[in-house]
Amino acid sequence: MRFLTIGQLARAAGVGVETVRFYERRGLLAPPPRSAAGYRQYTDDTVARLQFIRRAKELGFTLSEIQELLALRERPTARCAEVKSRAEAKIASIDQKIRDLQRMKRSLKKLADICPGETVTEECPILESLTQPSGSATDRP
Amino acid sequence: MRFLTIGQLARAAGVGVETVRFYERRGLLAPPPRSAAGYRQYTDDTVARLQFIRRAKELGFTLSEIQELLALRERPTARCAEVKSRAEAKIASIDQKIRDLQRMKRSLKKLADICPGETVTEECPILESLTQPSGSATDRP
DNA sequence: GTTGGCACCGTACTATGCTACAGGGTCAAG
DNA sequence: CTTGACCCTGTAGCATAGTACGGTGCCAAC
Repeated sequence: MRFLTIGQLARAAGVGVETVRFYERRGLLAPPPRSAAGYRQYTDDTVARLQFIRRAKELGFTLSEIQELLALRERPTARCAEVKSRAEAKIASIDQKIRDLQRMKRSLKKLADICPGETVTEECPILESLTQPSGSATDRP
Repeated sequence: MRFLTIGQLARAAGVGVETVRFYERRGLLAPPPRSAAGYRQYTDDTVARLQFIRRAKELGFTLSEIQELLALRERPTARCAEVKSRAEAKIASIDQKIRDLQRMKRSLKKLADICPGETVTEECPILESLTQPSGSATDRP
């Protein structure tokens, strides 16, 4: 079994060296064995683990959540339903974020649509709406 | 003209005292005049300004962007089109965020749908997909 | 005249996920 | 045997938007 240095590991996984050390501090990666000189010695397992982290991050999981997923993966008796329910919780929280953003977008769009963009800021309907108590074009349907 | 203390201002605007001082440090609020004892003396203008900030935040503007909007509001000769284009840029960036979240959601949903939730984590399709090189159920349509 | 509630300042801390040093040691090539 | 690329540690900084704290001063009411 050949070992990888931290730099080789990082390149293989497509992350930065500092990121690897950061993940170790955060507990996402176990402290690897060290060479006589104190160099970290990684195996290919860690490349896979880093890729797992990268992909889970792309799906919107936070590092803490990924840590939980990794822990579940390491307990082979853990129920898959646990993983599924985490995925579903994440879907729900993504849905909530989407709804929040859509609400913001609708409000902003209303403001942008009523603004002719041709006057000075003193009469700009967008600024007026932000200035007035509880936005005429924003909150009320 | 009666003055408001920082606490009265904060209550009137629905924010915390520390937030008001933070906004002053950040440059969103001008340093107000002080009493003999060094107490900040605010007027109702600042209540309105804080409410402007609050509403703009609800629309998704960052404090830096709000600072720019406030500056535009204070230059009465500034073109309203400036404000409108900032609103439209914000709409575009919200749209981008929504698209990113929808992509995440689709990928997650695919994984959750193929996972029966009845096996142990060793065979969990979600974990497998995160483990495998470039997710079978995630990236490819 | 003392007590409670505010106000002041500066700094540090929260969470998130890195990124960037400084000041060393190690290793392989030339 | 020196050069350069890499590795080590620990600490500090980025951006965002606050929140908390410690120590002190002010003011109004009782």
